[in-house]
Amino acid sequence: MARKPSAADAPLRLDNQICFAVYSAAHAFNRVYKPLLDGLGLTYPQYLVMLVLWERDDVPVKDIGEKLFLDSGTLTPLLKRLEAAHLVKRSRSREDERQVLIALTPQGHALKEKARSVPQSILAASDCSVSELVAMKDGIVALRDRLNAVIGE
Amino acid sequence: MARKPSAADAPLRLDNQICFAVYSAAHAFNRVYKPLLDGLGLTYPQYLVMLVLWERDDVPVKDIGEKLFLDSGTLTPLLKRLEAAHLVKRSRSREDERQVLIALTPQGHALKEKARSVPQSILAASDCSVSELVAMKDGIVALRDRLNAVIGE
DNA sequence: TCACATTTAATTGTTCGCAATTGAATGTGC
DNA sequence: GCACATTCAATTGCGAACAATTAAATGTGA
Repeated sequence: MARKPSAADAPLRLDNQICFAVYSAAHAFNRVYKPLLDGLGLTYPQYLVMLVLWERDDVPVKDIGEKLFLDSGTLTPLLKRLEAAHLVKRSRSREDERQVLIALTPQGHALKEKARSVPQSILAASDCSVSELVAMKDGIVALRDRLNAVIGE
Repeated sequence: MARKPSAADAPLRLDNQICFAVYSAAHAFNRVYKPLLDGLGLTYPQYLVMLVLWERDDVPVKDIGEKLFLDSGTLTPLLKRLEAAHLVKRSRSREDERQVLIALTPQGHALKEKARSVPQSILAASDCSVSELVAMKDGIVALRDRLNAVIGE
């Protein structure tokens, strides 16, 4: 029993699952990023937060969370570590005392220049044309947004 | 300064990064899976381990790790939790005492039947044709394998 | 104005994920 | 046969990720 591969089992086969493809690809990206980001003193989630801040500074925690799909339980300790590394400053908003505004320090701004080489290293590791990557990215983003729509009922 | 979007900044823009697409899609999948897997009493990584074992039983930890791209630091505690839930049994191999063999319990085998409805729920949430998903999955797997090849020098 | 709901971060506890180390078992070269 | 390297799992420590709760600030309706 359960010796010969059954057609009924096909949906449960690991190799047939797109979610495992995505899950394992995310880990593979992380492993490629690690040596690059070690040079910046950042982890990958911290790098994502810095990407957000390099686009726009002095934003509440919630805005960062909405862009990265992360909540305060993840971001609060992460931001405290970035503050301990002197890359950001956390301060209560004066208009709304509930909000904590995240601003880059001069070191945080400066790190952007060191980070410019990262994307092209990733592109090289992907060993893939830009147009292929863009097409794949657009497909994945569309899928992600449909999944997130389901979660929001 | 840094007010108007600069072309030089495009590679650092969050929305341009395929890795963030993959990262955020993985989280979105996790959130869709959660309510489904709660009914099975599994987390998503535990579900992946069960998928491996439903395909082939009585395998060393290392084999599971190779299929899922996870190491013993992740798998050992996870497998202990599955054992505490009476879904697997851990035992030292008699031929090679270094190996720990993982076997399904009757409950572990039985859970497979309850899991059969999961993939179609995910498919429904994806709101996408099977052929599109397969094409996307193949593209992501190929990318993942190229990334993993870079890591292995 | 005052009770009440909402918003926002922070906190707590559990589970992953991985690097680095440890220790035991096995394989090898001489 | 014996020193040595390799393999494998377990352990430790740190950083996510998230659910659930707490607490403070703000908004709203009667």
